[in-house]
Amino acid sequence: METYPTFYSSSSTTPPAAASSLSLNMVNSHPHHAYSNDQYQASNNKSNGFLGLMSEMEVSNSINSMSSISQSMKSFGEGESNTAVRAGMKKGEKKIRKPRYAFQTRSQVDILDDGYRWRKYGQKAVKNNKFPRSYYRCTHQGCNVKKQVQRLTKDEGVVVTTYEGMHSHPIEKSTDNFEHILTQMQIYTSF
DNA sequence: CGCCTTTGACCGGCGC
DNA sequence: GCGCCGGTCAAAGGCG
Repeated sequence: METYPTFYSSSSTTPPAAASSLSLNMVNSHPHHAYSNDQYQASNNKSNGFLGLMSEMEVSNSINSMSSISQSMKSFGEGESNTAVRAGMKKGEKKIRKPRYAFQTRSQVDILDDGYRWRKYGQKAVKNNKFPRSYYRCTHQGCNVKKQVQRLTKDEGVVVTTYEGMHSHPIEKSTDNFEHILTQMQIYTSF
């Protein structure tokens, strides 16, 4: 993979390297950074100055599932809601659309290492976008957290990462691959 | 050898 | 019902 030293965060409050490993906490403690349904239905169009994320989403109209996140944000902390979706649920039950949390990052690299181990399980072309979207799943056993990464055609320096679910386990790359992390952090901070 | 990508097929939901 | 679309599966191959 090409590793370029550029890594900016478009968000004002989340520093790059930290954002990765802190994404979980960030979601918890700073709901205004999270993409919740509340926000979605509250602000259809105008609003919250969400870093223009919303408008970007509208531009690439492809994340249509975003619009279907009109369920409860309560299932937020559960992360189990995933399993319900895929596992056999009774026919009476409605599908639970888990909340997703998207944030965009200005980066040359698609692979933003957030400390978890991800296995890619799909890649699809995105309409109105020349770049494909990649689907990843957390490889930790029993952890069904997913994320998808996509780049904007409009501004190919921007990478949108959408997380789905919550990790119910600690970050795997700790002491084991710590050198790896250090290497990457050096890359990210080498400016 | 184990873990990961790649890639086309497949599936379920939705609009027509 | 049909076709499109977003999302997922799984076989095959790559790589350290």
